[in-house]
This record gives sequence, C-alpha cells and structure tokens, in this order.
Amino acid sequence: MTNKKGFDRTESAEINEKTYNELIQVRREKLKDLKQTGVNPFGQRFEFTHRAKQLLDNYEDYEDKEVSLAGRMMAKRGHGKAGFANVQDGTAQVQIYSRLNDLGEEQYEIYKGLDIGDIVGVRGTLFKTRMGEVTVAVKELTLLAKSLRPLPEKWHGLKDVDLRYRQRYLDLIVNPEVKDTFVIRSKIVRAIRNFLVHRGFLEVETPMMHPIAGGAAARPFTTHHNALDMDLFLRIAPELYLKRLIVGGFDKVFEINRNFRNEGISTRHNPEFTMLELYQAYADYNDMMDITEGLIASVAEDVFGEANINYQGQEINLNSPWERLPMLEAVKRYSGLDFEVLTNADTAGNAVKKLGLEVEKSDGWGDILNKVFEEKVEPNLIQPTFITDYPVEISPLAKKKEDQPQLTYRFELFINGWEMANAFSELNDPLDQRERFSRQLDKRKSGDDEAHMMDEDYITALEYGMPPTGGLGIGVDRLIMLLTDSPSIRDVILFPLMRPRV
RNA sequence: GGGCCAUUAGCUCAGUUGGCUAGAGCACCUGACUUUUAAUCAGGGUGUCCCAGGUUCGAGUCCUGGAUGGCUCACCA
Repeated sequence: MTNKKGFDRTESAEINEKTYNELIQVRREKLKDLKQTGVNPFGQRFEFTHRAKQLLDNYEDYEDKEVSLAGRMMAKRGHGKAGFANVQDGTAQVQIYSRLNDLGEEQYEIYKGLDIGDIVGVRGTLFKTRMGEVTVAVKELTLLAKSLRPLPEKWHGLKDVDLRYRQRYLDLIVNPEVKDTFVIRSKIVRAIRNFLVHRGFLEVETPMMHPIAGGAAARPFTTHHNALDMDLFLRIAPELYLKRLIVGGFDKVFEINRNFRNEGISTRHNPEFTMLELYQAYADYNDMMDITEGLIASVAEDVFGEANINYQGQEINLNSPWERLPMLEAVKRYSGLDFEVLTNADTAGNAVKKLGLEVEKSDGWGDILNKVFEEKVEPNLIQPTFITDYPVEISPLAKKKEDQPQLTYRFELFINGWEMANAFSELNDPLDQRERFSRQLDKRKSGDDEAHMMDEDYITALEYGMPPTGGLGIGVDRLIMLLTDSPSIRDVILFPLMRPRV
C-alpha cells in the first residue's frame, strides 16, 4: 500500500478494502504492521520434526524433548503474559503454550497478534499441563502464512451445505469427520487396485473424449476440438475401449476413472462419477459375480476389518455368498407376474398396466419386464443380491443366453436398493452386435436419446475376433457412500458440481 | 423440469398476532490475568433481514415474481 509507483493497484486495493467487513480489515491491518516490523507474513519452507498425532500417541517417547511442528492455529486462549493455542496439522491438533519469559518481548508480541486460522511453525519442548494435556512449550515461533479471513465457528463448525461444497477447504479445516471420509475414500480405491493387481489385472487408461459416446445408455456431454474441427463427447463409459484391448491381447484389464453423464443431479447422482470397469478374457458373468463378491467383501475387510456394515441404520452383511436371483424369478416373487407366461409385449403390457405402471408403445417384452423389476423389485434388494439374466432389449452389449435368447448372460448387483454393479458375458459376435446397434438406432429415431449409437470401429475390432470375455462395472462413489455411511454422493466427492455463485 | 422447505452479523442460530433504535453464542476489538481448554472477568454490535415489486400508518414477519440451496419425484449408475 506504500508503493507509490503502483498507483492504480494501490487505489483499487484501498477501495476494495473499504468494502471488506471489519474482521477482514483488522487482519489486513495486522498484516501491514507485521511487514513494517520486518516480519514476513508469508514465510518459507519450515522443517518440522513431528506431526501432532505422533506427539499425542507417543508422549512418553518425547516428554521434555525438543520437537517442532507446523500447522494452522485453531483456537487461542490468552492469559496475560502467557497463552495457549491449538495447532492443527494434517494428523491432529496439539496444544502449544507460549510464555513471554520463553519467547522474549519481540516474539511474544507476534504471538499475541496471531489470529485463528494463521499457519505457524513452532519449536519447543513437550510437556503435560496440570490438566494432563500434551503441550509444546514454545521457544521459537515462526509465522508461515497469515490468514486474512475468519474461519467458521469453532464449536458448530460449518453447517451450510452450500458453503461446505463450494468452499470444501473450509469444510475440511473445521469438520474433521469430512477429512476422515475422504481418507477412507482413498483407502477404498487403493484396496480395489490392490485386489485387482494381485489377481493379475493390468490398470490402463483409455480416452475420456470419444467421437462416439458408447458403452452405456446415457446422454453425453459434448465438446469440440478446434484444430480438428471435430465434435467430441465426454465418455459415458470406457467399455468399448477396454474391450478393444481384450481384442488386442490384454487378457485382464481394468480402469478406475471418471464417467460423465448429462443427466439430473440427486443424492445418488453427480454428473461426473467414478467407475471401475474390468474385463477378463475367457471368463463369463459367473466369474464376474465371484470377483464382485470377493472384491467388495475384501475391500470392506481391508478398510474396516469386517464385512458387516451399517448404512443409515440398516445392517448390511457383505459376507459372501450373496443371493443370485434370476430377474424372472425376482419379478415373480415381488409382483406375482410370470413373464414366462406373458411371452409377448401385448399380454405383458396389459398385465403391467393393471399394476398401475405406464407402458410405451415402443416398449418390447424386455422393456416391460425391466419396468416391473425397477418398480416392484429394486427397493426390496437391501442385502447384496445379484439379479441375473436381463432381457436382451436393454442389454445391447451382452451375450444372449443359449437356451433363452430373449435373455442375456448379464447381472446387476443391488445393495440397499441401489444398483452397485453391472456385468455380463460380453457379446463377441460382430454380426449380432451390429444387429443390436441397429435396434438401438431404431430406439434413437423414435426419440430415445439415451439409446446406443452405431460404433463401426468397435464392430470392426470384434470382426478380428474377441475371446469370450466377462466384463464388470462398479459405481465407486456409491460403494464409498455405502462403506462410509454417507447419505449423499456429495459427501464422498470433494468438489461436487454446483451452479456458480452469482 | 414438478412438489415441499429454507435463506437474518464472518460462523451457528432466535425473532411471538405486522408494532419502539433487529437479538444471542462463537469469532472480532479494548483492558485484566504466566498450566488454560467451548478459559474466565469488565466493556464494545460489527447487519443489503437473499433480490425486486406490492399491501399497510408501519414489513425480517403478509402477497406476487425471481435467485440460490436442501429434500423429494421424474431420468439415470
């Protein structure tokens, strides 16, 4: 502010300053004072000997020894010529005790001027107070970064969910359980990787920008490449690229990465979400059930030490084996309708209308079956359940069953009523695949903009020959919600999509 | 997109049937206090009551429209 040459910047800064509220202005004044006394409010690298959690957990090892640590000041209690404060680093909070006698006039003045939120480095000896709290008696204090804005309230934390998502860094600073959730998220993803790598799967990365959005029924985001003057889609699934790799001779591959779907937002849907997909040559959907069961139970064991979990008050037992229930049987069990008798779209449609469900003219037998399933069966599938043998109309990439060609070797896994995984014996007949894509194109023409596009390049790959293959997709965010007992997908995504603030 | 709900100080929240100059705690400022811990004690209120209209002598409060968010339904994993 004293720089005469920077006239414009100085002036606008001063105008801005007037609009800041008092709390921010006070901190800016302190910043100015610090600079004037020759203290750099935004310091350099600080070498510390310990992290807070180490000191708390192993107090006996460090008692009366000199330690140093760095972190953010989260609370401050003054006592005249001495004071306590809490410093929070990446591991925990530890108390520090600063006395005028130990620090000297100059440093103690700096300490007194510190605000909650400031980032400091301290060096001193470790002791326990009368009340038994592990504390660093500070000998030397270094300001590493001045904080110019007040933190949210110390006792209630930050509750406004809008602010929590938009300013996740504040959420992480003041709500410790949020940090825990994301640490667990990282552990879960690592456990998945370990599980698969140990079983010989190769992690690969396939394109996120697709000329044709395929591998799922969903509306894509569109974008544009300028140099090629080409429209592209953000991927809705990596499936077709991973199967090209199976054609190419990678027998076991997986990818954990983002998919993008241009659809509604809810507590279980974010436009970008993390998907695990894996493919294993010479395997089928039964093998995929074994892998799914093993993977989820083992991840829970790895991260929590047990496979019994509680989600929002609901006990869920992830120990294998899980029920494997053909869709036709599931529908019979929960709706009373027998689709082995209702063998065409008309009779099935009439029966379903009696249940109060709406049927479109374009719906085939399989679409109608699926509607009944979603409406009557899904909400009942709380404990892990594999629903097997999906109708061919809604499974354009799955191999038909040899004995029941209206069905496919496909399953979905349901836990807590949610679809958690989707898998099938992959369709490797290029002629059948072309036929399926054509049916999807018909659906597109009749207004279904989630139906599959024709992918000639993928069919060409199949024409070179793809071994019989089992493929599996698991919604990683939902798995994490379940395992961390989080009610909203936004609680397990660091920066969920939000409308920008005006 | 539909329905319901919310929006008041930096944060967490009160605010009655429409009625004085809009409140509390934390945070912040001044002073006291050298083992406190939601430190304490004395003093200080820092505000576009989400926005724009309207009704009224008078609106944080009632009405209309809008913004943002939450829940929920629809679509989807």
